[in-house]
Amino acid sequence: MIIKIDSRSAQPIYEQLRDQIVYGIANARLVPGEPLPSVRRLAADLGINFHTVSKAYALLCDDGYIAIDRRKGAIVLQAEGGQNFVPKLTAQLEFCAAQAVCHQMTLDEFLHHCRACYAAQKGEKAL
Amino acid sequence: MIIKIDSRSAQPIYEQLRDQIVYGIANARLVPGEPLPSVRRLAADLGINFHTVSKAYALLCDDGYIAIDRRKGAIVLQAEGGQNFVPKLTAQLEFCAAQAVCHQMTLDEFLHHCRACYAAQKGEKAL
Amino acid sequence: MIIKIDSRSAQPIYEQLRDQIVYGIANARLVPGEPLPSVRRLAADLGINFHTVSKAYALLCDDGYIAIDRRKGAIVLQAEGGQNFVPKLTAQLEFCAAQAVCHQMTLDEFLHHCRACYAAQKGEKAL
Amino acid sequence: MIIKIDSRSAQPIYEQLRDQIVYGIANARLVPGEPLPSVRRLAADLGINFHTVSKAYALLCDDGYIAIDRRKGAIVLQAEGGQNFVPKLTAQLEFCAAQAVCHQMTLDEFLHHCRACYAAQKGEKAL
DNA sequence: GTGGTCTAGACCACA
DNA sequence: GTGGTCTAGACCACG
Repeated sequence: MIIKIDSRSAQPIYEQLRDQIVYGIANARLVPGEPLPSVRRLAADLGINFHTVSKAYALLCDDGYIAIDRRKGAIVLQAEGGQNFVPKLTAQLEFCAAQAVCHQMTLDEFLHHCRACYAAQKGEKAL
Repeated sequence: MIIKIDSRSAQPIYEQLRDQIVYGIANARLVPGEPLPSVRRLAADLGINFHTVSKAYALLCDDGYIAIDRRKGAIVLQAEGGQNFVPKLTAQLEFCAAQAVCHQMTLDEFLHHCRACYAAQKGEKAL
Repeated sequence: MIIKIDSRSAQPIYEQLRDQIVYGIANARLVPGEPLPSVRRLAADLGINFHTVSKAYALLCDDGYIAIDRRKGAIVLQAEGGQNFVPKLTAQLEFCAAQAVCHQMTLDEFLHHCRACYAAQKGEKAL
Repeated sequence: MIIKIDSRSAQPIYEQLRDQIVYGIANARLVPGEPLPSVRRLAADLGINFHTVSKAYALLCDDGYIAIDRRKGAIVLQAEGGQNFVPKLTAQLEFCAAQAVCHQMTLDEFLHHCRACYAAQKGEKAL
């Protein structure tokens, strides 16, 4: 799986990394049980500091996307609907919805975008 | 309209402010044409520095939510579907969708959440 | 002659006023000898403070575009190539040129724009 | 590259800074890929506050002249003909042209000045 | 060491 | 009285 980092982005590199790994899991380029590269290996590949990779892995670990094993390194998990997943997602969606409402987007238009985004991630055709 | 700032949050104060004003516009507690408090006034009310408020207003201005009027101060605008609004929104929704997919959420479940969030912002009942 | 003021612009109102009067003289909607409205009259028409109009007139007077007579009010002059007109114009053109060069604009392209802008002001067809 | 700030000018320092950097890029004293001094370094060199430099850099970043790179600091970009570059330039040129017309300058004279300014920036001989 | 955030306070331009 | 500019200094996030 290819990861692209934009060091000019306003978004911190560790967040970019986390996001891309989440995207990778979503569209099955990364599957549960699969090992992730070691912190130092990935850092070297991307030309970034290994602390940065470490921070990204820690975030993913906190949210249940991966497990970090001292011996086996990081492996992808089957994410469970963890304790605070739905509230977190809802907060993000509410802000999206608020922006949509401000821009006069109707419910149907909004749902259309939501559906398209879901399909894009799932890698399937929108129904 | 009541604005709450959490100075202990990791999210910058000026972003919290911007978000809350966007929420306020979405659910019509702030209506187009309405003037916002002056930067110094709002800063005093919130117990923060006026530069911080000014930065929030600048962000809102850039995104077309408000206008800084030389004579009337900041006023709420009817946000137009500005040049890069849809791409921005899509990026946010895609990350939401990716997280949902990772957590085995089906399209219907995801859309259910989206619908609920839209209704919550619009201040109407979900259909 | 119709003057439009945008109080939401970042540009001060008195500069907008001055600019529009210069445009008016350039394309002959205002001709030498013609009287301008009184400061208070124009301020009332535009719904702005008369100090603002006064400042705009002062700028125009400094640059030789108008004369302010205590009795007759402001009248349009035939602008002479005053002492510091060319240097002022050159400074502005140099900054334009610098931006053009930065954006890879060739000399021909730049001159094409210059010619078009001149023609637009003169109200004639570009040669 | 030498930068001179006139703290007594009516023009804000951050704009003076921005302008001089644009001039520097135009005449190749600053080349794409080249790193700019850090905000604090340049501020110290110029004897001004680093916030002021930061604002200048932010403006340049918005207009595509430089990029703020998380790892390398600010670096000069090859400015692309961004979305609103031509309209911005045209507005400036139109005001120049209007002033020229007011002062009886002919099209040929005007273009002569434009050509000279372009050549001065490009650092080449006028044709 | 870099830029970003926040605070505090002074001064000015604008209207 | 409004926002904009500039300064000064502290603290933090990032890499």
